[in-house]
Amino acid sequence: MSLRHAILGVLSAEPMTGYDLVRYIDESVGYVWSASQSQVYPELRRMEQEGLIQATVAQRGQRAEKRVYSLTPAGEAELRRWAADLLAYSPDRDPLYLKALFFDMVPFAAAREQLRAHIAHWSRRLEQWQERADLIRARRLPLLRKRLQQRDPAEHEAIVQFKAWVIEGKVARARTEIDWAQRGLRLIDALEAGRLTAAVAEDRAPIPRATPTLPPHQGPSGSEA
Amino acid sequence: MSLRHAILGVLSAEPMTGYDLVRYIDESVGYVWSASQSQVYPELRRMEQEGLIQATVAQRGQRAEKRVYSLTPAGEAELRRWAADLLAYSPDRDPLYLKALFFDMVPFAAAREQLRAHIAHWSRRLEQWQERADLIRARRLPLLRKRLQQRDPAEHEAIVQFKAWVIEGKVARARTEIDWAQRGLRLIDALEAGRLTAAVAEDRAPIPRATPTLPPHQGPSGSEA
DNA sequence: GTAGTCATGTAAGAGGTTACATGATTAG
DNA sequence: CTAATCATGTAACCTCTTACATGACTAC
Repeated sequence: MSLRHAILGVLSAEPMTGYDLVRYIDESVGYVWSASQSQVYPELRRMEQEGLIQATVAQRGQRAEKRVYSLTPAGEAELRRWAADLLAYSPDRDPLYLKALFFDMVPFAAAREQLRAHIAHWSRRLEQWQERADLIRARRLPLLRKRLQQRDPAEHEAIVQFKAWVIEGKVARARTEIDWAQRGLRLIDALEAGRLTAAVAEDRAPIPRATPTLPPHQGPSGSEA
Repeated sequence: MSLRHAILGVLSAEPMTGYDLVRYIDESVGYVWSASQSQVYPELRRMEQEGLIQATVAQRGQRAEKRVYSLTPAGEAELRRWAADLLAYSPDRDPLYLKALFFDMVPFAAAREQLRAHIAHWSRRLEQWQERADLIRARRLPLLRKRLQQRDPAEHEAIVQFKAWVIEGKVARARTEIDWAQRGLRLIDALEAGRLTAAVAEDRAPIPRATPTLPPHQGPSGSEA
């Protein structure tokens, strides 16, 4: 049940409507926990009923209303409790790695295409996250500023450092994924050239612990580091 | 819908019962895609109805029966089709990273405990995966051997190399997670000692792109690399 | 006989996705 | 007046988890 804690986390910076919440989740916490609009509204109602948040109904224009949610003391307590609670790990499930296990059953071209898409995907994330980490350290994000305003200045450094460290963890993850995909491309090159069939057959006896030496990646597969 | 492809993947090595399948998923594909027993049986029935697999009812003992499932040609085609199909990426969702975003709200001790658990968790995985990668390269796994037996020897190298590469990708992931957690522990040490409050405040102007230099981790937090 | 393993299921519920649905407000 | 944005929801469906349930077989 992390959705509600993502919501509590955003609302702990500043009260806002469900609509704003969805947008902020998308562009702040969403880097780490995303949620769809159709999930958020019902969850807000449940949380309100349970006393974790409260809504102030505000007018907008002549006829319409909107509900601005803020944390109750119970909500803040729940956020702290959850953050300090030891996490139970759930089973690994990675569709791309599963797919890659069976790359021997597909044409080289298909495997290459998939890996280039993987590199593209994680490169985009890498840039977004890197930029975001910089913005956090520079304290340039509106929501972060709001958060700092209502916290003791003595805590500011910890707040900024923890958040930057988390996002930089995601940056590292992105680099690992890109690395892996590039090693995959080199492996495909080697297999296609028939270089491995002979090479590895020779020194089968001493089990290589790491990836066997592969020539640098080049040629039609592109996407070098 | 990756569960059925994980199942197809295992059955493509060797026909087996649902019971065996659950065990093999747990210890082979499960390193990358896990599935619970209560998921597998109904899915097998559905796949049988759709003609992807077929069951041979075999006796066991006097009264009991068991259903041994094997791939149909349609099942193998589906496995190949899926493996070659470009993957759509789903949103990021990582409960620990979400939690870590709010470590400024918990006692240092609680954050440390969580990070040590993280290191322990991924260290275990690291060892398991490393060992598994070695076994794959040495071709010592029973199921892998069965798989190789029914494939053209010219394909053997590709089969082994792809699988080893995938697992080594997981090894790299584990290292990244451990690294990140260790940087977190050092960050906590620094925050606790009050070293960062002063240090970072001084050079706020030039935005540091990477993690600021931190002293090597030591003291009560343990768990050094 | 009895404990552990082999073997196959069902049911309730949590959490998430996609699609549908509606209407007011505001900027041009 | 019209398009984009603000704002709030519902419904069907899929996947996975947890727990319950049953019973035969095998080794001791």
